[in-house]
Amino acid sequence: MPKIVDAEARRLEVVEAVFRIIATDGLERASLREVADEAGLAVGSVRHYFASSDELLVHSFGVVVDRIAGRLEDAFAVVDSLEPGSTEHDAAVLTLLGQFLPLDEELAVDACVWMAFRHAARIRPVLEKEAARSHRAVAAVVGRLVMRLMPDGGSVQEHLVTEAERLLATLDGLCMHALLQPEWMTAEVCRDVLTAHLDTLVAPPSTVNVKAHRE
Amino acid sequence: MPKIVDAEARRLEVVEAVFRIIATDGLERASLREVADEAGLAVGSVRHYFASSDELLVHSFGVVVDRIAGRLEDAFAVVDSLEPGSTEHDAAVLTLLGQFLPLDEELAVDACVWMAFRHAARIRPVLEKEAARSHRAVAAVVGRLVMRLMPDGGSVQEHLVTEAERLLATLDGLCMHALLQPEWMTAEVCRDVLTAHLDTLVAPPSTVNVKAHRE
DNA sequence: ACGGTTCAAGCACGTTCGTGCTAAGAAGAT
DNA sequence: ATCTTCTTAGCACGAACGTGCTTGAACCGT
Repeated sequence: MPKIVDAEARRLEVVEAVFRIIATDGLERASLREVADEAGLAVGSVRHYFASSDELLVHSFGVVVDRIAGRLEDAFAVVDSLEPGSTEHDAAVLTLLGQFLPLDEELAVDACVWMAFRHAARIRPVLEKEAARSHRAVAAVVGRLVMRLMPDGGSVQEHLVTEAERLLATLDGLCMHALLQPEWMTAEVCRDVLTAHLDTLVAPPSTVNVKAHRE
Repeated sequence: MPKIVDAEARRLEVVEAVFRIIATDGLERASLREVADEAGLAVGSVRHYFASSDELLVHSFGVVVDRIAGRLEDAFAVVDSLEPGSTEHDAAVLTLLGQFLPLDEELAVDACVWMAFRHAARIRPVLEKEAARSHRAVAAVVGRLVMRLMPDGGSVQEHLVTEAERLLATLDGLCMHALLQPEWMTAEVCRDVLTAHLDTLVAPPSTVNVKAHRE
C-alpha cells in the first residue's frame, strides 16, 4: 500500500470545497480548477479522487441530499417520540420544518447547494437520479408529518397528498425567498409563516371543497 | 438613414431567442454565440443591439418581469371588477394565481426564465436591480389580493404581511415543483393546492396564535 | 533494498466564451 | 452619383474550461 490517505475523507474535503464555491459563486463557477484551488489541491489531485467533473458534481449532490435527508429523519424521530398536541411536540415540528431553511451558516450553505443542484438537474441528465432521490426522501418525511398532524390522520388519500404538497411547496418557497431576498425574508417571518401554515393544517378542511374535489 | 429596421422589434426577437435557450438549455448556455444562432443572426449583429452579454441578459430579465407583472395586473383588474364571494370572483382569483405556474407553453417558458434569472441574481450584481423590481411588483399584487380575500380586510398589519408571504411562498414553491418535478406535479395538483390554500386564507386565524405573535 | 501501488502535480490540446476591432453591404440624403 | 449612417458579419485575442497523459514523490510489503 502507498501513502496512507483516508480516501473517503479527502473526497469529503473536496466536496466541502464544492459546497463553499456553490454557496458563494454559484454552480457554474464550480469548475475543477476552482474546486482544486478552494480545496488547496491541484487539478490532477482532484481528478485522482473523481474521474470527471460530472462525477464530482453528482457525488456532491448525493452528499447534500444525504445530509438533508438525515437531518429530516432525525428531527422527525424527535417529533415522533413526543405527545401530539404538547408544547414540546409543536416546537419539535417547527424545528423539523426549520431544517429546510437557511437559518444558520451550515443550513444556508446546504440550502444553496441543494437549490442549485435541483435546478441544474432540470437540464443535466446526470443529476436526474439524485434529484428524484432527493424529492422522494423529502416528500416521504413531509408526508408522514402531515399524516401525523392532520386531524383525521390523513384518512382521505387525495386530501393528504394535496396537504403534503402544499406544505412542501410552502417550505421550498420560503427557502427560496430566504436565499434570494434575505433582506425581506427574516427568520421571524419564516417562523410566522410556518406557524400560520400549521394552524391551517390542523383546522379541518371545509366539506364544500372536499366534495368538490371528489367530483 | 440606412436600411430600415425596427430596432426595438429586433431586440425583442433576440430576447425571445434568449428565452428559448434558457427554457431548454439553461441560463449558462445563453451565450452570445448560442443566442445569435437561435435568432438566426451573427454574433456581431446581436452585439449591435446589445453592447455586451450583460446588457442582453439584464434586458431579457426586464422583459420577462414586465410580462409577468403585466399579466398579474390584468388578472387582478378582473378580480377587482367582480363581486367578492361570487363564483366568477373565485374563478378569477384562481386564474390570477395560475399566472405564476407553467400551465401552458408560454407560461412555462416565462416561468423557467424568471426562475433562472432570479437565482442568477443571487450571484450576479448586474441582475440585482431587476430582481428587486420583480419582487416588489409581484409582492404588491399578492399583497392587494390577500387584503381583498382576508375576512377582516387585512386590518392587522403583521398578519397581513405573514399571509401575503405565505401565499407568495406557496406560489413560488408550486412553480418550482411544477418546473423541476413535472411528473409528480400535475396541473390538477396545483389547482387543488391553490384552492386548499385559499380556504385557509379565508378562514379566520386562531386567536391563540395571534396573541402568541404579539408577545 | 527494492518493486509496485497510490498520491500529487502539471503539461498540452481542443473547445467555448466575451469582446475589441475591422469591413463590407444597404438605403435615404444631397 | 456620391456621401453618410445604420446594419450585418466576421476575425483575432486572451481567458477559462474538461480531459488525456506523463512525471515525480511517497510509502508499504516483500
